[in-house]
Amino acid sequence: MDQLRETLKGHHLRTTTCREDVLSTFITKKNALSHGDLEGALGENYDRVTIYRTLKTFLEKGIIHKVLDDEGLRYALCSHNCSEEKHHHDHIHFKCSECGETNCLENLHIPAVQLPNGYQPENFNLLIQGVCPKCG
Amino acid sequence: MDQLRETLKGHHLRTTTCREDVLSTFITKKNALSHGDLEGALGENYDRVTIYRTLKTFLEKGIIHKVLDDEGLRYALCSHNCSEEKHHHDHIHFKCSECGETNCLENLHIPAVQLPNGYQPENFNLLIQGVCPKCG
DNA sequence: AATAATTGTGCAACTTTGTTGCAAGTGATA
DNA sequence: TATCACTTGCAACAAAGTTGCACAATTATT
Ligand SMILES: [Mn+2]
Ligand SMILES: [Mn+2]
Ligand SMILES: [Zn+2]
Ligand SMILES: [Zn+2]
Repeated sequence: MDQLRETLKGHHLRTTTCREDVLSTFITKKNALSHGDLEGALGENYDRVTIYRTLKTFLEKGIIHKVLDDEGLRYALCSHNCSEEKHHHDHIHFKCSECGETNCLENLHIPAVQLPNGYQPENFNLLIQGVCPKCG
Repeated sequence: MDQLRETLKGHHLRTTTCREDVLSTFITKKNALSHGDLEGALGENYDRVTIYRTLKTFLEKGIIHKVLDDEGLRYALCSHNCSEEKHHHDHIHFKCSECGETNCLENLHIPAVQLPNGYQPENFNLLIQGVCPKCG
């Protein structure tokens, strides 16, 4: 895939097979992935530590974003072009209690909230848990 | 405190000093606490494992609820009377990037969201990060 | 009040998850 | 192809969470 190299280059990252494989895994499985998921998928090829560092790098560069969860952090691709400077998201995440998958609902964004005086909001994370269409 | 015993009894739990102390810690510090926070506050009196088990018990009984976070789960008191059966929350959580505190905004509830067909929502978690009034 | 049944605690041992330093390997550039 | 900065694997470590079991504390029963 040359698309992968493009993405990495676009974020000023060297092309390495680990980064290509991690990125590719995010693209093919389209749901949010934990470090453990990636270790399961690629752990025979790469060291655990390298996967941790790849995730950290991707986070910093705006290739992926964190997805909150009540039983362990996950990560998902940033669909719009995030960067090191601007790393903004306001879409909803849905976690299915049946299949366990967590997905970005990219085109559903978090409704505005009127906070009390003095609160300066910067970041919003909404996780909805329930049953997804596949499992319903 | 007899209030503590009342609460425990009300949830069909035996009164022990660990449970009283954990509950009391949640009441006095009014923000969301991690296991580590409690270990810091009470760790000389009780074993780490006991604190884990106390949190698990409190969760199951509806005394506390989970608070999502991007760097580790926290817990906070259920203000309205949750129980083993009905354990419902729809209020917003705010995490301050300055002081690090996470608090329940009990009277701000999460706005309704119109999900696409097929999604059956059951639980909502909204974490807003930013600067709190104290630190602003 | 004494005893029995039940539940909670501490300890030890273990697993899982995440971090750090460093030497060797690799990719971009000239 | 030579150079240099960056990336990787490995080892060692630290932090977080789990499990089994003997003993302690609490509650129920007599
Ligand atoms: Mn997302
Ligand atoms: Mn809360
Ligand atoms: Zn599902
Ligand atoms: Zn603050």
